[in-house]
Amino acid sequence: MPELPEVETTVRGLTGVLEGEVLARVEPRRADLRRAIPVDLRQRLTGARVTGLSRRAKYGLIATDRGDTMIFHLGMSGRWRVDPEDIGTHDHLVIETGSGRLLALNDPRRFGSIDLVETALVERFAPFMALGPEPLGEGFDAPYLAAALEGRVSAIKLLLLDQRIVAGLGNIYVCESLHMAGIAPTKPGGRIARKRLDLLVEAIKEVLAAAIEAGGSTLRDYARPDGQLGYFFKQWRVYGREGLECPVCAQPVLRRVDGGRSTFYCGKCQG
DNA sequence: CTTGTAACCTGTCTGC
DNA sequence: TGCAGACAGGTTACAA
Repeated sequence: MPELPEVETTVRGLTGVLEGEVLARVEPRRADLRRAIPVDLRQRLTGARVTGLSRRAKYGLIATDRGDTMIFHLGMSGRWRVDPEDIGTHDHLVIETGSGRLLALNDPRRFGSIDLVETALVERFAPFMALGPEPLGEGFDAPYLAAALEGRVSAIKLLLLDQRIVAGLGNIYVCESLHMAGIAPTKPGGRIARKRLDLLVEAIKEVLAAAIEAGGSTLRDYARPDGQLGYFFKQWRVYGREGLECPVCAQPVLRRVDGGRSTFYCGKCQG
């Protein structure tokens, strides 16, 4: 489930386990995920103390007192298991803290990544260089978005998934935001009226904030030792709800495919 | 520069 | 029960 709110939830959860702790054991279980895991990861992190955790877009950052920061991305299927009873096939990185807590980065599809960069150079970490502003930050507002979309003819749905325009949205929250703002997913980005852009920016911030808020209650399940997810509260208005009633107008939610990915929307509210 | 498509992987669910 | 096909929260390489 890793879009911005899920990564934020994950980072907050990991903070409780890792902050201030020594990394007593750092054990990569394979050489690569999406890309190679740094060969010196174990050597550089073992014995280091975690000084802080943070998030940038969909990346989680774990900084240490040795001047290194580990940066992870959960891809499509990644999650951290906390105090797992045993280590399985898809646990690609295992960490044990000085207090004896156990963490396992589990990612069946291996679309995620693990990098290690000098903390002082984090801003120059290649994948960060092209990222747009944080959607919850002050740099993301209607004037910015208007400028970023100017002249673009692609569907707004696809443009919002472009991390260079705004960093952290994924398929779920793009669908949800467009529904809340009443914008058709196929609308060319550059042809959205300024008033609608105001609504869109507001919707994005609102949806993400609400999801993070709910993430607090999700964390227990998300990071449960037994790895079971279960009991997911789906507060989605349209995502994954094809054929069900639009919560606003009761028309059936529609699904279409854009860029190879499902788009859920209401034909009436987002006409 | 923009745009569109395929590819990377494994697991799960549906329908025959 | 088996099996094929569709689909899944993301990113990136490449062609046009």
